[in-house]
Amino acid sequence: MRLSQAFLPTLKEDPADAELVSHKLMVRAGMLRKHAAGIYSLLPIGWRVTKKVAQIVREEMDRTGAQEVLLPIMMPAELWKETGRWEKYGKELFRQRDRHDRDYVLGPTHEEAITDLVRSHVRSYRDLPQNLYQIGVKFRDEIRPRFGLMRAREFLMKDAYSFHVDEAQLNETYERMHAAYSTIFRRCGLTFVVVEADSGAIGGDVNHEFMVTADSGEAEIFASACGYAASSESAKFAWKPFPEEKAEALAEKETPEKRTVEEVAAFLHVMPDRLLKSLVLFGDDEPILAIVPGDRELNEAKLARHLGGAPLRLATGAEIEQLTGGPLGFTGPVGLGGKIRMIVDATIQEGRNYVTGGNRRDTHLLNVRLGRDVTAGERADLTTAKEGDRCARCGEVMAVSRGIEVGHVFKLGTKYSESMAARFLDAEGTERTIVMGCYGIGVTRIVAAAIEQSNDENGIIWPMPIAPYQVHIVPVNAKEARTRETAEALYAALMEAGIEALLDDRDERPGAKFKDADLLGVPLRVTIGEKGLADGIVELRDRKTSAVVRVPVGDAATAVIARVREALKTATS
RNA sequence: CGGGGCGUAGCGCAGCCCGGUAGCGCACCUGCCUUGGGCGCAGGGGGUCGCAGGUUCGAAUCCUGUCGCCCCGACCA
Repeated sequence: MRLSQAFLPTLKEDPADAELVSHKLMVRAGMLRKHAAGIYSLLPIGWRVTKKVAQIVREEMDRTGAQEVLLPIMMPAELWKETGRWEKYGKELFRQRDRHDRDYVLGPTHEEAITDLVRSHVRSYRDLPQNLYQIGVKFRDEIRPRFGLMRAREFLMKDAYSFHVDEAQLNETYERMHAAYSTIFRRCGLTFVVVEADSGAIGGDVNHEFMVTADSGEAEIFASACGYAASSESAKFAWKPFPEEKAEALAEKETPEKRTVEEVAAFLHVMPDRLLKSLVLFGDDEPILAIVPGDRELNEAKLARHLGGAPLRLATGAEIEQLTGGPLGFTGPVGLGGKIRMIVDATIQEGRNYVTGGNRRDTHLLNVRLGRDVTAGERADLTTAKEGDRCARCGEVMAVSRGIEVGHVFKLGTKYSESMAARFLDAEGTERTIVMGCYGIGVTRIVAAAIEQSNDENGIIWPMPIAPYQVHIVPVNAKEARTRETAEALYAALMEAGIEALLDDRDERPGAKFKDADLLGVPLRVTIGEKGLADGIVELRDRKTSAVVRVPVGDAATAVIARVREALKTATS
C-alpha cells in the first residue's frame, strides 16, 4: 500500500475520550473510530490486523477438526424463551421487534441458534461428535462499555460449540480446544495464563479462561506455586481456623449509629474477623441471607453458582426492614431461622463467639455461636480470595496479578440440550441428551490486548504475525530521484515476493514519516536516504529494539524477505 | 442505575464566574521555501457554541429541561 493513497488518518494527540493506551493508540494510528458508546468502525489498518487474528483463529480451529459456519445475528425470541434466557439474560440482551410485533434478539452468544441447528439433524450417536464454530459479530448491551474495543457493545468473536454422546467424548474435544487456544494466543504473540473461572451467564460446570497478562486488565488472577491459577470470581483459598473458644452467653449490645464492619469493630474494640456480615439478596424471587466474615467480601459469582446461576441483586433498605424487622446495617441471622433461606460461608466456624447485627436499630449481638444461635445448615464458599490468601491445594501464598480475558472454554453439559430437547439414540436404542461444550475468543479484544501488551512512548509494536503490514519503507526525501527509484524498486520486489509492504511515498518531512512509522508499529522499517545511498546501503530498523542494520541496496529485498520469514516462523513454532 | 466530570471548527483546548464583534494550537487549501525524527514564511477556507425552552434590549456565557460522551461501581469475549 502506498501511504499517499491510504485511508489512514493518524493523530498527533491522544483522543480526549480514551483512557487505555491500546484505545488511544488505535485511534491515533488510524485503526479505529467511534460512532457511539461501545460502537466502532475499524479502519483499513485496524481491519487488516483483525483479519489476521481471525485467520490464525480459523487455522487453529480447522486443525482441531471444527467446521466453520455462519449463524444469524438476529434470532427469533422463541429460541431464547426455550432456554429461559429471554428472561434470565437480562438487560444485556439487545432486543428487536419487527413490523409484525414479533420479538427478536441480537445475538450476544449463540448456544440457542447452534443447538436449534444441530438438534434438527443429529439423530444417532453415529452423528456425534460435532464441533462447529463461527467468527461473527456479537451484541451485548453492556452496562458500561469502555476502553475502546476492550469492552464494546458490538464486537467480533469466535464462538465454537461441540456436541457429544457423553462426558468422556466432551473431555476429548475440550482438551483439544484448550490446546488450540494456547496455540492461537502464542501465535498472536501474546503472553497469557490459563485460569479456572466462573461461568457467568453462559452456565455449565468446568471452565477455563485465557487471560492476557496486563496491569490494565479488568480481571484479577490468583496463582500459586503449585500451578493453580484462578480468576477472582472462582479462586479457592485455604484458611487457618481460629482456636476453639469457650461458649459465652448471647448478649445484646447497644451500637448507636454503628452500621459498617469498620464502625462496629472499632466501637467494640475487636478485629473485623470477629464480626459476621449478613447480606440480604434476591435470587429468582426468593430472598437469601448470605453470611460472611467481616473481613471478607461476598463473592456474588460464587453465591450465584451455589444457587444455580440466577442473577442476584442486593435488597433495598426497605426490603431488608420488611424481611428482618431491622434497618440496613443491623441485619443478623439470629431469629431469622426458617423465615429466610440462610447460606453460611464455609470459613465461619462453630466454636467461636461472633458479633452480628441484632435486627433492630442500634443493636448488635455478642457471642453468637454457629450451631447454637444460628442453624449451620447450608454452607458454601461465598467469599472472594484476597491478597495474602493461601492456595487451597498447596498452602503457599497466592500471587495476585491482572489480566484481560481473551478466551473462555466451558463444559456446558446438558444445560442447553436439555431445555431445547437436543437428543440422540445411542447404540442400545435409548434416547439420550447431547452433551455440549462451548468455546469463545474475543477477536477484536485480542487486537486491543496485543497493543496493551506491546507498545512504547512512540506507538504500537506489532508482533509480526498480526502486524497490519510486515515492512514499512520510508524514502527520506521522496522528491530525490535516486531515493524514490530505490524505494519503488524495493517496494515492487517485496510485493512480488508476497511481502506485505507499506511505502511512505508522501511528500512529507522525514520527521513526520518516522513518527507515523513508529506510531503504526510495523515491525520492520526500511529507511532509504541520500546519505545511505552514497555508501550504497539502505537501513533496516527493528521497531521493537530500534536496532539498525545497514544492508547493500542490492541485497535489501532478500534481507527483508529473510527477516520477515524468520519472524513469522519463530512466532509459529 | 448510583456517584463524579465534560459537550465551543476535523483533532486538542481557551472563552463561561463577571451577558455585548467566537478565539488559540494542530490539521486542511494556495504560494514560496525546506528535506535523516511531527521545518519556516505569507495568504486563506471552515462554527445552528450538543439540542429545546426561558430570562434579557442582547445569551457560548444566567435559569430549566433534554440528549450525548467520559471516569468510578455492579456485567463479560
